[in-house]
Amino acid sequence: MIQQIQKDFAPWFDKLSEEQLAKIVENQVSLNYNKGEILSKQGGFASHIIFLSEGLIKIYKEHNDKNLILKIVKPGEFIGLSSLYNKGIFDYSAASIDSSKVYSIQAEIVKYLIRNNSDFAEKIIGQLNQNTSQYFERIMSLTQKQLHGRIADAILHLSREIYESDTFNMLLTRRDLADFCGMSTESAIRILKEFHNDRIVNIDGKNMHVISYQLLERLSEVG
Amino acid sequence: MIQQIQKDFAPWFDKLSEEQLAKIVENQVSLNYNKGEILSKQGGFASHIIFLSEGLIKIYKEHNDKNLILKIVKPGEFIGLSSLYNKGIFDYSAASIDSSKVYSIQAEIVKYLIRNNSDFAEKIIGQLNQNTSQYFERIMSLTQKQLHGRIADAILHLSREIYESDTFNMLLTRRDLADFCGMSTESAIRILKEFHNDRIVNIDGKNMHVISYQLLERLSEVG
DNA sequence: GAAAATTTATGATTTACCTCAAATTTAGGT
DNA sequence: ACCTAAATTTGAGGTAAATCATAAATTTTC
Repeated sequence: MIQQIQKDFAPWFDKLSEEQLAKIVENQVSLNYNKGEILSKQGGFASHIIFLSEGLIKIYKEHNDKNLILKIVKPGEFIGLSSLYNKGIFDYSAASIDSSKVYSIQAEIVKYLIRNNSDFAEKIIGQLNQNTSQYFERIMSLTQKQLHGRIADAILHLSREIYESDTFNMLLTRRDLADFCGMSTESAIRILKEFHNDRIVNIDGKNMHVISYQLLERLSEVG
Repeated sequence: MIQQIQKDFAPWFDKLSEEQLAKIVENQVSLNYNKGEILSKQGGFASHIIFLSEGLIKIYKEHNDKNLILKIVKPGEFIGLSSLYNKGIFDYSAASIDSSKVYSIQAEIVKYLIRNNSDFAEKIIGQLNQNTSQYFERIMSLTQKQLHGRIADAILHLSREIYESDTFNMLLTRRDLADFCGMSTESAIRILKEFHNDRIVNIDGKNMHVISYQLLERLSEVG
């Protein structure tokens, strides 16, 4: 068990002391979530930080029925860091889009580590800033590009950042994809079909195969 | 001079040692920018962190001629923090929208402070997370609301967060406002006029007076 | 394993917003 | 103070994308 934790967290704690490791082990619980289950609700207390060990999580905001998926989190990343030293409230919801395994760590422990392990603090800042860069990309995609460009961006993101393969089972429903691209479900479906017909990607249900990254990038570029 | 720096930075360095203060003073330059001047360009090396002492700065992204203003920075905030431990490249441009006074500090010094002053590290994480919350709000406004809601959000933000008054000279051009709301200049103008006619705000050129926060909030809510 | 619910799909209609165009006002430079 | 450039304003027309409606396919539930 301790070995598993050590392994999962390895990239985050180069210089973790015995004492610090013990603190983590003692103040953490391991949880499993099924597809569709909610890990945290927008507005809830952010007393814990979640570390995703296996699976896939969507981070989303709710607004008048409609959802917007802010980020798709893959294993090795923390969820809820942005609540640290902030309002102590989650400003987004998180739900599992695949069966997932997580460690839930008390926020106080993460703060303790930040204070007592500058290496960890630097890495946390690094992840926060990487997320911010990603959010900037998303803002540009969502606000400056039209439907084709947005879907192209989403497929590129899924292929390169999330699944790291040109062929993947995307798990996201059409509705999720639409929520990720800030468009109606019908539009998402229509454009996926167009991309399929134009031989840019090959789509069979949720299975997706990227045929031409070049065309996707072109679409992303022109918006 | 040192006293001015100490005063400007006071909220960031509760527990700043003599040595640390000296390091800042030695590795900083004070700069003045006129309205319209560019402080940093998207894609440039992020070797410095900027601290805004006086004035107002817009942070924006360029994409196919059009700009999107990500954030308006007011005195007391850092610019460029999101490049730390990241790519070392600014992923946005910054320009002065009023005559501004800034300190430009070497990024290495800021990193040194993060490593050696956990109090400072925590405050930096706090600011980064506050920014992130703000970006989430912006993403929701820009992607889920229509023009009226977005302009309402912008006015509320300017009034409450930036100028902290119901009456202010907004400095932003109509085009800036449109770039902040992700819409065409014409649309921004039309909606400002509507708000004026409907006695929600009183607008005379760049002078703005909020008449009804309630109506603005209603517009923000319904989108 | 049938029923219910959700997801996917496609076509027709509506609309919010952009683009274009042209006039007027304001700001900047010498 | 004048000239030029930039910003603001208003109207008309076009269109990208949402919404609505309805059906088929898939998944979930008991």
